[in-house]
Amino acid sequence: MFYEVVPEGKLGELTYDFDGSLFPGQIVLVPVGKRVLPGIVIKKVAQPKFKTKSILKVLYSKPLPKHLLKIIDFISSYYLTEKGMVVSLLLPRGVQKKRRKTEQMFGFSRPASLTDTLPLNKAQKRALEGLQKGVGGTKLLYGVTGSGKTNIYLKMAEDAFKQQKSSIVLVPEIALTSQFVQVFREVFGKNIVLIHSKQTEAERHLIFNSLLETEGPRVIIGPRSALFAPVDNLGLIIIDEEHENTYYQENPPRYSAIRVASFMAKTLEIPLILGSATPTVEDFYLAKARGSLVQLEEKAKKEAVKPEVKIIDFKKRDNFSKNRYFSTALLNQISENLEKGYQTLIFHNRRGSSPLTICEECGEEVLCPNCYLPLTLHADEFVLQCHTCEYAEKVPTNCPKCGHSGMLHKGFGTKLLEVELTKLFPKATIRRFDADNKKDEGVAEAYEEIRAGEVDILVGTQTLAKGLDLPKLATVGVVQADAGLSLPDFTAEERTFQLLTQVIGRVGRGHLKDTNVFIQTFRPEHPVLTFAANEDYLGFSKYMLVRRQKSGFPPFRFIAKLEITLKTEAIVLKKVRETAQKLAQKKNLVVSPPMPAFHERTSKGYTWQIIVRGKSRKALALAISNLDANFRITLDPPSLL
DNA sequence: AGCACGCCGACT
DNA sequence: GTCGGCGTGCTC
Repeated sequence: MFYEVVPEGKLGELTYDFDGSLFPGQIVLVPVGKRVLPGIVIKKVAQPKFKTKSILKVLYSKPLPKHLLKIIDFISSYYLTEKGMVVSLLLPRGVQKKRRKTEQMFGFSRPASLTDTLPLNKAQKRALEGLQKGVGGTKLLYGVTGSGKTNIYLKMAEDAFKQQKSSIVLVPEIALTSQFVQVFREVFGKNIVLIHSKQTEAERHLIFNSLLETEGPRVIIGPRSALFAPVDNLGLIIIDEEHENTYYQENPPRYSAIRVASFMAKTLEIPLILGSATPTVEDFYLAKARGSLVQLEEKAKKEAVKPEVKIIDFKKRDNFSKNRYFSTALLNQISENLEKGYQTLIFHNRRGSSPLTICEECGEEVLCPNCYLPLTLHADEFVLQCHTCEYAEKVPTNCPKCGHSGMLHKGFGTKLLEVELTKLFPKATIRRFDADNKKDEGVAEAYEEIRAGEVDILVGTQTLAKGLDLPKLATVGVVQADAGLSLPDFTAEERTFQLLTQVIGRVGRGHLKDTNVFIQTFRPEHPVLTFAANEDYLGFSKYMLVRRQKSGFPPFRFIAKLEITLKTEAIVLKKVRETAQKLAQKKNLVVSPPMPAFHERTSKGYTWQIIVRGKSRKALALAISNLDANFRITLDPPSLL
C-alpha cells in the first residue's frame, strides 16, 4: 500500500510504500536521500508512476489528533512554508530515539472541589458570561492588572474539565509565572502538564508520549509550543498576556501562536481566550469589530489605590541638580523610602555600563567584528561586550583606527546606574537584575529575599517589568522612558506603552497606600507617555489605531517583510531594486522603497529589506510566494527590525 | 543535510 | 577547449 508522508524539514509530501495499513497522523520513519527522517502519514494514495521507497518503521500506533493534521495545511499555506517545517513543530526533538523509562511526572487525580473554591466578584461573573457566549471562537478578555483574569481562566478550564475536555494555557514564560502555575495546581492537581524551557529533550519526549497515549482531560500549561500538545479532547485554549511577542516564532517556520490557536478554535468549535491588560491594537480592533471583546472592569481588590505618576523632563537641568541620571525628585523619594523601609525599583532597558565606545579624536566607533554592532562597556569586568553574539574584548586604551589614546564611553546602562546609586546611597542594599546575572542569582532565585524587603533598591531591565509582586515596593523610577520610541518600527510606540504599563503595574497592586512612579524622559509631551502615565489603554488604542490607519499598517493592511542578505552592498541593492519593481507592478500592493535592515551589516554580508503591504492577505501572500529562494519572508511580522 | 546538475570564469 | 567553483534545486 502507498502513503503520502511529510518528513521533517524543508520538504513536502513524498510517497512511500508500506506492507500494512496506516492511519493519517501516524508517526513513521522514512528514508529521504541519504537520511532517515521522522514524518507524519497524511493519507493513503494509489500507486504512483515512480518507484517508491518503503516506510522503515512505525513509531506510534496511535495517530496524532486530527486538529494537528489540519494545522499542517493551515500553517504551510498561511505562512508560505514547507509542510515538513510544520511537522517539525508537531513532533518532539528526537522522536525516533529510545528513552529510558522514568517515573511518570504527572497522572490523573480527581480535581480538588472544583467550582466552590473560586468565588468570583460581580465583574468577573459578568466577564465569564461574555466569554461563554456562542459555540466557540476567539474572545479577547481585556482587564487591567489585578482584575483577576486568572480566576476566569480557572473557571473556564474547570468547565472544560467537567466535560472531560482538555485545556491548553499558553503563558509567555514559565519561571515568572510560577504563582500562576501554583493556582492551577491547587485546582487541577496531577492533571496539570507543565511544559517549560528547562526540560530536556528526553523529558519533553516523554511528556509527548504520555499525552498521546493516554486519554482523559488535562490542563497543559506552557509556552507557544504547548499549542501543539497531542491531546484529542481539546475543549479550550487560553493565551495569557496575548500582547507578548514570544507568541510569534521568529525562526522558520514563522508563525503566530495566536493566529494558529484562532484557527484551531474555529475548526474545533471551542473557545480561545486571549487575555491582556494591554492587548495588541490589532487584536483589540478585531475583537471590537467582531463583538468578541469582553472587558473586565474593576480591580479585584477594592483597596487598591492607583500610584501617583509624575513625568519628569530630562532636558530641564534643574530637575537633575544632584545627579545626571536621577532626578532630584526621584532621589528624594528614594531617601524617604529608605527611612520608611520601603523598596524602590529603577527600570532602564539597557544593560552593561555604556553602549557606545568612540574615539575622542577621530570619532571611530568600536564595533563587534562579527555583527558590526557597537560594543557595550562592562566596567566591572573591564571588557567591551557584543550584546548580539558572544564576542568580548578588553577595553582598548587606544583607538584601533588612529591610535589616539582617549576613548569615550557614551550612553548608560544598568551597571552604570547601579554604581551611581551605590555612591548616592552607600548604606542601602542595592541589587541589579538583567541578562548579565548568573543563573543562580536571577530574580526567581532571589524572589523570597526581595519580597521580604531585604533589598532596598532594585535596578534592572525587562526582567523586572514582568510578574513581580512586591508588598514593600513604594516607588518605580523609569530612567529614560523614551528610549524605545525612536526605533524605526511601526510597533515602537506600542512596545513602549506596554512596557511602561507593566512597570507602573509593579506598584499598583494594592499593598501600600501611597505609591508613586517617576517617568524621566526627553520627550515629556509624547502622547504615549501620557496615556501610560494615566493608565489609559482605551485612549492609547484609539490614538494608535488612527495612526495605523493613516499610515496603512495593521490591522488596516497586511504586511510582509522580505529580507535578503548578499555578499556586497552593490549586489543586494540590485537584487532588491529589481524585486521591488516587479512587486510594484501587481495591483493593490504597496511596496515601500527597499531599505537597509536595522542590522544592515553582518559577517554574512549586507541585508536589505522590502516591506510590502496589501488589503488582501491572500493577494499579498500570492504575490510574494515565488520570490528568489534567498529572500526571507515574514508574513505579519510583529516588528520590522 | 547531502548530492547532482549546470553555468561561468581561469587556464594547461 | 577543459576543469572546477559554487549557486540552485531535489529528495518518493
